[in-house]
Amino acid sequence: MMAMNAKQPFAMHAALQEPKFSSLHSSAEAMRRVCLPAPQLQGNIFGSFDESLLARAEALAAVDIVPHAKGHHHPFKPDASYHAMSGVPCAAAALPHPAALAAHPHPLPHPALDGGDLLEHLSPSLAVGGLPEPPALPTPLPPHPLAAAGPLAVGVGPPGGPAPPPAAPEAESDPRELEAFAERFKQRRVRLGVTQADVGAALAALKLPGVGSLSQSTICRFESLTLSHNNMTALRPVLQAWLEGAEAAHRDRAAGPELLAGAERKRKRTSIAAPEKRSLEAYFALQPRPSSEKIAAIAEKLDLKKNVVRVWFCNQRQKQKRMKYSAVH
DNA sequence: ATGCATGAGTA
DNA sequence: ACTCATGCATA
Repeated sequence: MMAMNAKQPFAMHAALQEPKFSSLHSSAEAMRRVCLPAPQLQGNIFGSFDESLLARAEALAAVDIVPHAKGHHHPFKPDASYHAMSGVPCAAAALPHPAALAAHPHPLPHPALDGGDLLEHLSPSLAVGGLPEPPALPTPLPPHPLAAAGPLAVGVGPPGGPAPPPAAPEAESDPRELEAFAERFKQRRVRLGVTQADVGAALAALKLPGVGSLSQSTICRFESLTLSHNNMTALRPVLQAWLEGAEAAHRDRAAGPELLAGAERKRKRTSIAAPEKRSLEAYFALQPRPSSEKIAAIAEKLDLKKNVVRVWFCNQRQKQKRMKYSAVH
């Protein structure tokens, strides 16, 4: 009885993430990447913190490195993270994750700009002299000859009177279009009185090939455009299909109540304290992709687990690629 | 709505 | 070890 939980996200839409997309988005993604070569530029994306954080980073580094500076002995909380089962995901569940969507080659080992000053001191044994990072590659990004076909064959056209608003069979990867759809989607979803969580669960009922259920988080992020352009593009047809079906069912008064999920609280979320977080942001502004050694150094200085720091950097990088803040406009 | 995390697929 | 899509837990 405790072998399995109630929630079984059988979402094996690996088919949905076929490499056919990769060619499509690779061009857009590539452009984006090329536009964000220097950490300094990236810092601007966040707009309001580069200066203060840089200052903070220097100050912090100075403090950490030269602890005998002033009489600053504050009761730092040694451990900013509370974890119940770190590293222990789900012993029983193998989690059939769908994640796939073939990535694309994106060479771009960032220039030799490096927060050396800070980290050189943190790890004097390996930061000085030879930077582990290669200088720079001539990012070979020729125009992609591959043509992008329709992302999904979502055959959910209204039987009889097909009149989809966006009716754009041709690849409309226009951020504008997605933005518009996302807003319309939310508007109509609310009008139907359906929650984000409901939508996510209802997707499974659509029984579209390779499409399982999604979480409230993902639906929310779709509506708020806080997903990668690629992800948005892949999800649009699916959500559009649900929307049309839901509205039809609403008219016919023949909706099928097949929701409700069990609840099981367990995992505890790590929480990085504000001071530590500010330091991480400062480091990130200088070097978004620190080496493993540097991550370890930072982790030690901030008294955080290395893995927590590593994941934090990964997540920051992902944020940069979100539609909302993407430079592609 | 968002922070921290997992896991498949890649390089 | 990274990227990317996605999710649980939480503010």
